[in-house]
Amino acid sequence: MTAGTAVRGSRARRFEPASYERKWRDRWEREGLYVARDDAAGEKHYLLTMYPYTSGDLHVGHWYAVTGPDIVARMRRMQGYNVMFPMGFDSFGLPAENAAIDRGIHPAVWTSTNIDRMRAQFRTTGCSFDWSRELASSDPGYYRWTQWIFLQLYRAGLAYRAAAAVDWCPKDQVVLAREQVLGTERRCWRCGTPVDKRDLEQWFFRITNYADELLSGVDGLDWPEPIKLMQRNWIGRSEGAEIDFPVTLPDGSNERIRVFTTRPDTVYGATFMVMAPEHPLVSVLTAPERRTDVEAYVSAARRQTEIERLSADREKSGVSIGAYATNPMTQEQIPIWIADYVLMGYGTGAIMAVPAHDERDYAFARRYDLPIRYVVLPRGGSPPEGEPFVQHTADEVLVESGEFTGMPASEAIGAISRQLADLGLGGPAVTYRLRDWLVSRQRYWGPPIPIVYCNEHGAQPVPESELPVQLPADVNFAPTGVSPLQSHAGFLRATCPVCGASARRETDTMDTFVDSAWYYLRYASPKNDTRAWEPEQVREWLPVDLYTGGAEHAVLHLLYGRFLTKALRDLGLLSFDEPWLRLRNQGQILGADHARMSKSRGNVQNPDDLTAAYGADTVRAFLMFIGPWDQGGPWSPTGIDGIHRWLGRVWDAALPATDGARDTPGDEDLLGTGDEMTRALRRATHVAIAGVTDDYEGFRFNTAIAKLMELTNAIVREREAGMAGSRGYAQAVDALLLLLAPVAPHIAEELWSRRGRPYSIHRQSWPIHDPGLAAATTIELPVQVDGKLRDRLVVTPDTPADEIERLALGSERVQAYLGGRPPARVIHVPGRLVNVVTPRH
RNA sequence: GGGCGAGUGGCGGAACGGCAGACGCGCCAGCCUUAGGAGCUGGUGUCGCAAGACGUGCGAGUUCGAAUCUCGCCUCGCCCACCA
Repeated sequence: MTAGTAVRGSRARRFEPASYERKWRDRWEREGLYVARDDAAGEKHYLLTMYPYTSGDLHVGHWYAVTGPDIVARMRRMQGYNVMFPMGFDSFGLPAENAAIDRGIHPAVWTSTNIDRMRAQFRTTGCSFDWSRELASSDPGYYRWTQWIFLQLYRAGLAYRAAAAVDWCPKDQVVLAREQVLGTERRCWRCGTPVDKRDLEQWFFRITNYADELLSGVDGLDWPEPIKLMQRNWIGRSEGAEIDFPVTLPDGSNERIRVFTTRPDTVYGATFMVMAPEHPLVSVLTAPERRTDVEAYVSAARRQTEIERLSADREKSGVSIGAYATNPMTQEQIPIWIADYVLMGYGTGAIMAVPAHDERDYAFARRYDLPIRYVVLPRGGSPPEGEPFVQHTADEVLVESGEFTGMPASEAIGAISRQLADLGLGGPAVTYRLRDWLVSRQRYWGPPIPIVYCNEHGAQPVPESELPVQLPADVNFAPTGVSPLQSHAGFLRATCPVCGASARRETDTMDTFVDSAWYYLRYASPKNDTRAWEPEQVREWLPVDLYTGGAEHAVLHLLYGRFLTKALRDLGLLSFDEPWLRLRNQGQILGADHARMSKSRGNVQNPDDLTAAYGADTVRAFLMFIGPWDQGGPWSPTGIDGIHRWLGRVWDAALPATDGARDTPGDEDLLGTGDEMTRALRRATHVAIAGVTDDYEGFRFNTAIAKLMELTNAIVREREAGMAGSRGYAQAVDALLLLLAPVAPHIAEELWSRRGRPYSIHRQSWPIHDPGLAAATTIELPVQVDGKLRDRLVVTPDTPADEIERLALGSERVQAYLGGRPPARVIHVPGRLVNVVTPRH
């Protein structure tokens, strides 16, 4: 503060956020106030919010997502933690490539322009990000290590290549991305030809190896329960048995078809068998006279999307292949069918159909007139009419099941599994819904998979010393439907690391989820160019103590990161099991039309106008005040004036008579014990300290702000009572500013400075709550009669229970309801209420 | 179809099984102003002049006491959607 500003008087004393917000942000940035230091004192606290996709502009949803964790980060620093709160950009992905195709802007240019704009916009939020650790996943200095991780997984057998079905245009002879297949007729976006499925070699990560640990590890995480449940369901563990059904091939040799079932107790009711159309034994087993029908069905099934195939209420369809398998328990010959309701990707790709005890098998059997045999029934019960018996109660027994007849179904599951195992025809088994992670993308804007193909030596990993495999800049983005890398001669040219012969480079790039599966590790040592992360710094900072982001990442991203952590741990590269110990989801801010914000809907809310009009603090506080942070809701600026008025009242209450003149007492004792406050103010202050701290920790920012408003109102009342010059008043204002600093960092700093307090408020200690000072001197106790409020008692907190009950019964209102009779009961919850129960009750 | 949430004033929303509606918006009245879409003060769940009665989607139940717990139903949202 110069003398000049003070002389100019009233104008400089007005509440005008624009006059100071930028000033403080620049100073915090210049002085590195939020730069996390490896060697700083205090317990480490790694707070991370999901890095955003580089879509272009920040909207209110970004502000909303980021302000919550910023409040917690700021409080943690003031509480003495050594906080790391980094930010970066998820900058690979399809929209960048589409911008190149549609508008001729190179993805790298589009991306870096957007990053620059978003970084500048993030700065206007006043968030305390450590920008010295910024990263972008499309930076070669980053994706080099994404490729390195791929190689580690490859060497460990956790990355492998296998055929997988992709959409294929038979006319253009190209692979299509999901969104390039249009309409329910599934036509190529370029030529309109109906697309086909084609099996192509693709790269996978073997996440299924970790299915069990990913499932059990969920239990120990401090995550929202719905997210944990979604992870469990996604992994989808099923216990049951695998059972082999012997078949004789046309050439006379013997083969077995293995099925998975959760109901081995129903094996005696398996009257036919269904295989997925893609099952490898289908073509071998199909009888010559059935071949035409079978091939037609298989190719029709291939054309459908998974979604169509699995869509609900669709009538079951299938064809018989004219072959038979042996039910291993009944020794019956049962017909084999193929049907698209059996999925190649789950279990073994074949099922034993038990129409009596499965809805789907039942529907299929009815349609194709296949036998239905009930083998499990309630004890003494009879088969239901016109429906399968799928219910699992405690008291069911097997019928028509050979030696197992009469056995309770719950026992039979284990008994039959064991007998099958003894016979060498299967046994107990566990299956997961989770599939391996397909990481190949036939796209340009992603990290190239570091593999080359040699005619002699096949697929070979690129030596680590040659990383990164750089994306070439000079590529043609004409919309051919093929990855531009496939037509780039210089990129394709490679040498075999084994023999040195010329080789062809892999043109697939990696899914962007691979980038985001490890970025939280990179922040610990973001500048390191000799390794992906520095073990010592990872040991210091990881795992992440608190992770925040949208619930839309409940399964994919959050599962991939957990998988990668475990895989890298097993390679000896990390020493912890879970990357994110505590997770909190923010709700989604919808457009004013209650729909998800999107450019195409035109309902995207850009907060720049609001920020210009009210300042960043008001926008932050408003967003945090509108409701529970994890709930979100439709956007409406209604009520932002109320927040602005509140900050204006804080301004008026905290502004000293003369700026920076230290004419308010208390500077040597910022909060003190509050001894000199009036009772009411002291109590209000300590109640606020306790409540606001607790609310911030629990992500209840809306109620925290309500409590800050209440403290403000108490302070204003004090001022109206003429206490503004007192030490107690100054102490209360200081406490308010300290509690406010995480939500509204600029105004807190400005007022702190004008009050002559030492820079920076964001480096001060967090106020300590004193329960003794928060306690009330008198309490008002509701008195109920039969649960209805009838009177109130005003007593001191230490009034003995019998005295309170005597007072309650003595109340005129209570006596009126009792009508002279003695009460049937008196319920006294100390400190809460007294409830008098009348006799008739 | 299955799973998980959520239904509270005109609005956003508060409320360890214990005073329903904190805090704010809006609205009403008053004050101050040449003026105000500024500021300040007070009021504001519904019905009622009042005493009072009734009130947390609907219906039951548990309890001295239920927005909160249990069961059934209705509505909305999200997730998974033929997973054997």
